[in-house]
Amino acid sequence: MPKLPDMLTIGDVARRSGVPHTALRFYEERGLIASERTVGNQRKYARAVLRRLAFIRTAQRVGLSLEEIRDALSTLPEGRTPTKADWSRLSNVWRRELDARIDAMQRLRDRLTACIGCGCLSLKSCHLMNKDDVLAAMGPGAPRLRASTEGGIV
Amino acid sequence: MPKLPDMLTIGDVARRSGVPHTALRFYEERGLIASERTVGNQRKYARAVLRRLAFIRTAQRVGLSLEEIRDALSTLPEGRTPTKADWSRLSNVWRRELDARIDAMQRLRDRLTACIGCGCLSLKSCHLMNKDDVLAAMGPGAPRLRASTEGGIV
DNA sequence: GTGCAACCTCGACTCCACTGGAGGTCAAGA
DNA sequence: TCTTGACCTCCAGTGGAGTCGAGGTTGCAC
Repeated sequence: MPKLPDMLTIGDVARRSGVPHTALRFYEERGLIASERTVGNQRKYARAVLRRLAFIRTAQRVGLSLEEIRDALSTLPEGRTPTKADWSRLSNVWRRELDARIDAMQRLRDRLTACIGCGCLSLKSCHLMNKDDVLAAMGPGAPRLRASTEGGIV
Repeated sequence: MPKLPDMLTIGDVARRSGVPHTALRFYEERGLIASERTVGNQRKYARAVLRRLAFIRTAQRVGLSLEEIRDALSTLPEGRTPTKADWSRLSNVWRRELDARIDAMQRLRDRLTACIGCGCLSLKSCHLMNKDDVLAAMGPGAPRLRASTEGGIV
């Protein structure tokens, strides 16, 4: 069984994508990528996996968890690698997510700046301490999980 | 032994600061806060701990790890609770940190936006894939640790 | 046919910031 | 004095995103 020219070994994929082979197996286990196997049980990847990995890493940088990314990818019919249209749709979602995070950070920064002069840091009065800040996403504990269930400092 | 009016129990501190008592013990173990003990070995906190906690939680929201926060606090002579001047100095550092993160996010968003039309996501050419982005702080793995040692996608 | 790198699985370990439970003690009010 | 709730220590567990090592196979070049 000759090696198909467009199939990559896990080592190839790791080298080309910069994603460690351990992570590649981990992603497969988590259902983010897929592979075929040789008769000898070794993984063979279609080249499209590189694009998929780029997609995954970019989404991570936007702040999405692997689970969210997997969900996003699974909205593509039959686990397709994203086409231009899919990418456009998903990246619009990400952009909104990023926008929200940027907003939250800017609010925090502005409050911080406003507080530099006062040195207050009082729990009652300083509005840096208010809990309405979406930036709980970067707060204590498991960041992404808590974001929705907790409001930061109370 | 009468309860000193300005000493707080762990329950008081938890209620007033919104920080769970489990976290308070954890912070103490990590050297971020301190307490005295009663004859019966129960913790007694000076009121200043509330300010210190506010400081800690705010720093967390800026994205600092507990270790970084502890280091920042330890630059204060003899573990003082921050004065206005200290707070001003430290919060300026945080603001720069925040500014950098906001910048990185904005760059990422702009790249994302630029890519929406192209659908490329090619490892070689798409500059969303370039590794010079400080936002690795929000990337894979243990976010804060990796930020300095890794460059994101390679 | 041998040598060796690259691959396989499985389970255990990492880090960070905590949380929870078990089993026991302390403090304060009735 | 009793009861109750707040507190104590110690240890184990959580979750996300992996990493590492042991022990065993595959594949390819010479």
